[in-house]
Amino acid sequence: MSKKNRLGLPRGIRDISPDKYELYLWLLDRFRAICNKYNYKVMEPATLEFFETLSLKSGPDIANEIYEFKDKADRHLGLRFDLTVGLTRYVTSHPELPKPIRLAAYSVQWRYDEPQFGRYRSFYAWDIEIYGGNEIYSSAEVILLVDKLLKSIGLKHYEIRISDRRLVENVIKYFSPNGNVPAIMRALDKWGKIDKSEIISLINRAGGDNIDDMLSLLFESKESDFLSIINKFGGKILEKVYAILKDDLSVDRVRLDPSIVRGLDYYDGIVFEVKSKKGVEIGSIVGGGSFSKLVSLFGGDMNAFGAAGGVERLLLALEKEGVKIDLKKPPLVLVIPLEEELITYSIKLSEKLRDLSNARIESPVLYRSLKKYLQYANKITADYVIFIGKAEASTGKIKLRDMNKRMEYTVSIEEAAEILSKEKD
RNA sequence: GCCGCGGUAGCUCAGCUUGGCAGAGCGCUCGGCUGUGGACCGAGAGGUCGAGGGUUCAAGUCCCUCCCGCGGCCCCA
Repeated sequence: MSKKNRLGLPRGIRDISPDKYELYLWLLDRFRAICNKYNYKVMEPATLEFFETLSLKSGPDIANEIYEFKDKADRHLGLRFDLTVGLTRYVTSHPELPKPIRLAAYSVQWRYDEPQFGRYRSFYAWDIEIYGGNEIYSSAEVILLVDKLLKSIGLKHYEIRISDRRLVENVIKYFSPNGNVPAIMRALDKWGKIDKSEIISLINRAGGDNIDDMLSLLFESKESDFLSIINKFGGKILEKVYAILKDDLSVDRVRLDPSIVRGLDYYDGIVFEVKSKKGVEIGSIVGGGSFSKLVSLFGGDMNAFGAAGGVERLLLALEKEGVKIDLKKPPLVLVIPLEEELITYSIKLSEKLRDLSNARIESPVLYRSLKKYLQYANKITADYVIFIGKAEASTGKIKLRDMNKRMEYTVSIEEAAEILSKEKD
């Protein structure tokens, strides 16, 4: 602590402290459990790709939004900005894989954005994909799985909103045959986020016509009317997916919402988003959809449907809802030698206790006063300490102190192990 | 890439308006006598005031550039 040693980090990049990382691992455990149940294989796609591969998703403009650079051999590379591209490259370069292919990933990715609330330049995401299924059933399964995941981590206030880009596109073309479809879509995507009048002026600028009629059809119809209207615009697939989720699988969180178009690029069919109703300001916590076109850009020919979500945002949403995350850990024990010569004996004894119980045990790596050791025990919130003095070493018994109850027991190692194996309350 | 607000001890911050000796609380280390802890009491260590440049007799304080943080836009997780 004597010398100043202040090393910075690049913008938007940070350490994840042990406390925080425990939450990431807890979420990973939940995610893996669900993946196992539905037999999605978890893998780690490549972190670094050729820029050309990454730009297949969104065009060369993606360069502004990602980490992209030349390596020493002048190769144009980029850090992955999502997990889907890597998984899709993996699948299309392994045509021998039996279909349908269910894959998942949980890892870090990078984006060259300005950092702001809930957003960093490197962040964790989870991702699941089905390749080679039928769009209707794949989307129903993926959305079901998303619902299960959110339920299993204790999230309560969320809505799954689904739509179909083809349907929305047809509606736009019907009302505005000469309009700029992507621009109008982007405007529709803002429904509920900005004023209706601003949306209208955005659509106006994109050459849209009959704007009021279009908006009221998309956003102000009753659900029953809406279902009959969408058939006219090619909404059969959406209707079917909705029915499976709602009626057959009882996913009651699902809603039809044509403002969900997932902005731009590679989605081309059913799309969906999950929003936390208690944390609108962190945007959507899960997004996904059908992306067969991306697969074909990679040289494959099959439907693909997936979902992905930001780990940080999901944890923020849980925090916002006040969900208590139970990290259930066995008791923490600190073994304290009362004489310097007893350190080795203490280490040996710690090892024995680790074999006999499931407790977390810290053995000594230095000698210091008993007072210091007890203060340290408080700081690491040890549940128990074990004193090893001359008397204990000679009898083979140990003195176990319950730090909360301030009680001490002189017991055999086996008896101590039994006490320590009880769940912490 | 653009806009706003910040950056002073390990942490949270005061000092900046109006230039004049570097501060507080918490934390840390040591001690309150040697096999019993948290709140107590005493002492101490710890700072190129984010970095570089400029103005000035003199800059933490005023000016410029850059970096980093927190937010907003764009885009998105």
